[in-house]
Amino acid sequence: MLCIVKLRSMNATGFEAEVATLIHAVGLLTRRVRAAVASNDLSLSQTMVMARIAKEGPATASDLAREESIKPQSMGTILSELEELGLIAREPHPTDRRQKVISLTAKGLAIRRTASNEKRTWLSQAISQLDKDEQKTLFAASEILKRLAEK
Amino acid sequence: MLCIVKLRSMNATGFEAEVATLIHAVGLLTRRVRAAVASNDLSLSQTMVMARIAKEGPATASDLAREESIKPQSMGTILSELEELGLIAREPHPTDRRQKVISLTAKGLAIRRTASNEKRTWLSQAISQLDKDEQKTLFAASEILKRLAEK
DNA sequence: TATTGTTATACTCTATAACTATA
DNA sequence: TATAGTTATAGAGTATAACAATA
Repeated sequence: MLCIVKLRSMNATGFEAEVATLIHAVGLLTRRVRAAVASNDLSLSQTMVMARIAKEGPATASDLAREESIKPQSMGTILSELEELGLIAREPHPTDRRQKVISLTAKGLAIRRTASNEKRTWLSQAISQLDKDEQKTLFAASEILKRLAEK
Repeated sequence: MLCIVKLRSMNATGFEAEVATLIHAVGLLTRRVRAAVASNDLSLSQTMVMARIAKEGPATASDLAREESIKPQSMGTILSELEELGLIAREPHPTDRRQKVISLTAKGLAIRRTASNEKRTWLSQAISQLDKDEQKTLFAASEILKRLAEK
């Protein structure tokens, strides 16, 4: 009985260590990506929002905030910056005058293409140099990480 | 020939999309973890440093900065906060009087135990509810992510 | 001269609170 | 009253620059 308890405890500890390692790895990569993106003209948060709109089309600020897991006020700040840079447009919603529809401007689309080329120089390149198996693991993990973040 | 070019281009695009998804997932999880940790008394950066010292023992500020991929000045700020909270001690290096050795105080060790209990309530629990295969994928990805962050 | 650490300053990211306009 | 958005303020996270002490 004592043995079983001991084993359980060791497993739990190992598990916690794995979780801690995951948090650490995710934190480090975020720092790294943030620093890499900063060399462009846009911050990571701004880049993430631009990518979202480019990928899935126009949306309201509330929708974007929900999808990015930040508060609407925080999203508002990001959008104001992007608008000031001329990269997005806030247009009136067709039926609900409270809402505004966020879309990329022509300039925004152009910047997007440049930005994704920039990223290609670092993370994409680093990943492309990994084993195919490692790439597969990484992309499978993406989906799991996203699900965890939404819990 | 045209077909080959087209296929290549599609593959490249698919790859870039996977990379973008990974960045997004990592960013979201970092936000989520930061928010979860904030409900304790320590920030994520502070928690990460505490975990590092608890796990691998005392180190100098420069070493810690290097391992955490931030500038020594930024680490200095974090350490000052932790010192003010009474969680770490900066002691003189035995041979090099420029350096200081950072270690956890008794209070720091106690907090660490509490903090890791807190984390268990969210991320660890969420992960423990995943399939064994998914857990395996996740922990395998940790190691790859860490390697990428160091590139 | 190079390295370790500190202090000062600034920008990014996000949150809370208080407000306006519309539904 | 509830929802979408804005504005103001604050705290966390990190960087750069300038400096002091020691090697």
